[in-house]
Amino acid sequence: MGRSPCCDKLGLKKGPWTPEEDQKLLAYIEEHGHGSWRSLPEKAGLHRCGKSCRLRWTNYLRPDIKRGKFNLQEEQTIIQLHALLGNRWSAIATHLPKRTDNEIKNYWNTHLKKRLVKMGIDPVTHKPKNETPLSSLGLSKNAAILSHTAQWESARLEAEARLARESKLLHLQHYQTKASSHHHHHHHGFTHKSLLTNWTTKTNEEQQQLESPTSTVSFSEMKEPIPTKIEFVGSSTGLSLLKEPENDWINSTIHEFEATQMGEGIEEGFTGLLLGGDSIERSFSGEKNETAGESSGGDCNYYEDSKNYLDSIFNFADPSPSDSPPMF
DNA sequence: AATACCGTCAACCGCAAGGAC
DNA sequence: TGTCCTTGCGGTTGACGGTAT
Repeated sequence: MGRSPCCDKLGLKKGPWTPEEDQKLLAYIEEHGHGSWRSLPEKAGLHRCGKSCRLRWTNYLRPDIKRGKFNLQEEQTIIQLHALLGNRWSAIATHLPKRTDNEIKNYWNTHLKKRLVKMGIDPVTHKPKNETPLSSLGLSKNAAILSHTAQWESARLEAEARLARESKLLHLQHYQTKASSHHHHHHHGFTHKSLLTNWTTKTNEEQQQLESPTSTVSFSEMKEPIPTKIEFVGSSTGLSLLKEPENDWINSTIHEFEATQMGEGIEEGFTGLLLGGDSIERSFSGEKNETAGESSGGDCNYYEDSKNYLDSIFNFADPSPSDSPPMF
């Protein structure tokens, strides 16, 4: 496993990018695509290393990036995905397609983590630091449900991340072929979100054959692996990539999706649930007006906030009445 | 007004995965 | 099969601006 030679010795520039450098990089990529990042700087006339160029492009210059303040839905999505995935920012970023992993990571570290701590919630485990007051709410049962669901969600998110990467690849190919001067980042005709919806549907149908996956998912409270027919490749950091048969299945799902033309705009399923549920809208009720200050309600609201936060998580994990079909 | 402190975020660093040869 | 190279990822740093003292 070799490592790229450090660009230091070449006397390449480091630090903040100038508008001129941005312009050079943008112009080059618009014209040629990025190709090999290593060779790009020289071709583009930049005294930077390829790594720096790639970072500048992916985190700042890319045209499909939404910048600025995160809205409430985005915050909730990040928190809930973090509860499931931990610090796997790139996977989380696939659910916020216009946000970069770097931006999400920064926002978590500077805003959300602190907010959770303030509410008395451990930002690592996403559990109340003092379980006693909340245990009376019957959360232990829900926590088990959450753990169980987390395994499924993690598996699905893995695949979604893969699909998103494929989508990005298609996007890059678009640049490289430079078919036209205008583009749309969903030009390939479907979104990974809607694709995932299809998967969710499929998973419902097949759940009787496929038990919950065994994984070393990084969800912190996962203690007892559940026997399964689906195999995952283990990794030290948690759940890793699906083995090939599963990829085949995903690919067939893609084809099926294309064939049936389920169409864009279907935003139900997991993502829709994250963004749409009333229970989720209720969460963080103490922060409806964010500019009013994070602790405007004072300490007495912490408990209520914690409860709302947990409600949103658990409703997300198990939104259906007991006699309804399982979510996955 | 000066400066110490704090929060934010762009950018860097080092590691690991995976492909090419 | 082993090595090299490229890319992606997550953790960390440091510059900068705002606020408190």
